[in-house]
Amino acid sequence: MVMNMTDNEQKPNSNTKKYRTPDGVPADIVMFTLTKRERKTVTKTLPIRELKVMLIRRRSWPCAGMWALPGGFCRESESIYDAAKRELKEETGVDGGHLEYLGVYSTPGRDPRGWIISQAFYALVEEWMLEHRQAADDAEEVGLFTIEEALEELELAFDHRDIILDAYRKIQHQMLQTTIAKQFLPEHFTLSELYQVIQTVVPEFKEPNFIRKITSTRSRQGILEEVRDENGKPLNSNQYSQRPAQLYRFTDHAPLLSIYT
Amino acid sequence: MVMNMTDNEQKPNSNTKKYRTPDGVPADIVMFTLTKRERKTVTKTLPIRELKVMLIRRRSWPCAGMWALPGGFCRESESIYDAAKRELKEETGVDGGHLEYLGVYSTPGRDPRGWIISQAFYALVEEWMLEHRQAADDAEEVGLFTIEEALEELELAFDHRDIILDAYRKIQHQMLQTTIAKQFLPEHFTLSELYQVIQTVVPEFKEPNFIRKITSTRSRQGILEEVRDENGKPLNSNQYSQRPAQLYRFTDHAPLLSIYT
DNA sequence: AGAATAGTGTCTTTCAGACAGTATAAG
DNA sequence: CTTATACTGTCTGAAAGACACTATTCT
Repeated sequence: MVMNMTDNEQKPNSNTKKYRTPDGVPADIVMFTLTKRERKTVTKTLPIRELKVMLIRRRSWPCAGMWALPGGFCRESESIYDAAKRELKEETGVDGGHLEYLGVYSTPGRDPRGWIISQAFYALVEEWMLEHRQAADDAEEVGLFTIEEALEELELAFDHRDIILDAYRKIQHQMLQTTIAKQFLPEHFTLSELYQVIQTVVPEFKEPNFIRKITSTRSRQGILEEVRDENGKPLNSNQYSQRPAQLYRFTDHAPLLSIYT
Repeated sequence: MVMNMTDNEQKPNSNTKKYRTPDGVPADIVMFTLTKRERKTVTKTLPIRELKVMLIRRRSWPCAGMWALPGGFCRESESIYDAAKRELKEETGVDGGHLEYLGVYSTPGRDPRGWIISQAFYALVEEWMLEHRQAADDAEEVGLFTIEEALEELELAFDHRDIILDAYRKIQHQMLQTTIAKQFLPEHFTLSELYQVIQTVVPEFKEPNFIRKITSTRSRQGILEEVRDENGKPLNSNQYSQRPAQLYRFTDHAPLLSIYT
């Protein structure tokens, strides 16, 4: 590589080693999934949903025995995002899933192995994608935890608690302001399902007239649309209820909100 | 440093150099400022405001002669955020200013000097803070450009065009959804000033009944409050208008928006 | 008086929020 | 017939949006 070190602003150091360089830049991924568990009741009902995080128990130094985020070091030939995508695929065996950048974690001393600058991502995957991992990789213990368990009961490696907390806040924010809810729903869904998904991720979200508001206010038009068959007849589902409910899908429109209007 | 490389997930490399490590992790800063220019009219009026970006013309390889974001390499003893803060202070000579993380830029080959992973920030500073830089540093040419100039007319170094574009989008988003407008305003301001600041950053923002909405709708209560003197009498300003206008200040409350409610 | 900016009155349409009532289907 | 979920009717008060009108000050 040609080097010319007269620039007084940015001094790289790959050959001269005049300056210390980082020992590695891993991509760590907070992998969220929404589990679905049948409720054993007499009548049809929505399943119980829970937001969970996948963690891996470390087997070696440092932080041996503690739970950590899956991750891997970035290579020179790829971008950080590509590294995260590769890692996500390695963990799930699948290409799918929503992957988004979260932030950088670089506090000095955060990793005893050296100067390690973590780039954090979060992913939304489906539950079955994680079963692959649990089966395939016998080398490591894999666990699915609720956020509360992960944040309060587990011993977490490095600063991974901070990362998980930041990811949790971000996903809550995004759940209310973007249409990522679609990542947790089938193509067609009922409004009760949507409401449940939102509430699972953001328990504070309460909206007594949810169905009414979605269906009848003009400013919400365009986020969702009714699903109809070829003849234009509305499509229903009674999978989770006695009375069939109208099915909806997301459009690709998401409104831009403002605190001033 | 003790090293134990049995972990098959994360392999650092500071001593063994078995793996290639990055050649440097700089913090690059998109420094925005809102310039104020008096309009030469007969009557009192609001000044002309413009959103500008500070850039530095590079003097040496690589990208010599091109305009680039100010930035500097992170040291092992500091976090990325601290590096950005240090850089901001070096550029302005002042500790103040709003500094926020933007994202990571790591496309392979983005910097001909090697494997350089940029961490981008954006800062909101006041115009006078930049004058310091222009005077003090005779070594480098400093320029203030509008976003349009920066994005369309200038030859920009590395992938700094992408970074500036991302920063611009983010600041527009933040202007509508948070109260960063306060970074561009004095402690006390009139609603016309606020409206002008928002429109300067987000030209699409149009709100004919702006004053009415801010002052009379309950959901906006709490973002702003009227400024009053010790006796509880409303404080006015006629700095920019014939008729005195009520002064406001931001509270520290910012509402959380949702596309569903 | 005229100009320029700050704000108010008023009217219509839409939305929010509450809560009772009806609709559809399963057991 | 009961129960459980999915809606709809209806009413009140708040907010949006438009536009004419008044208010305060400077020249």
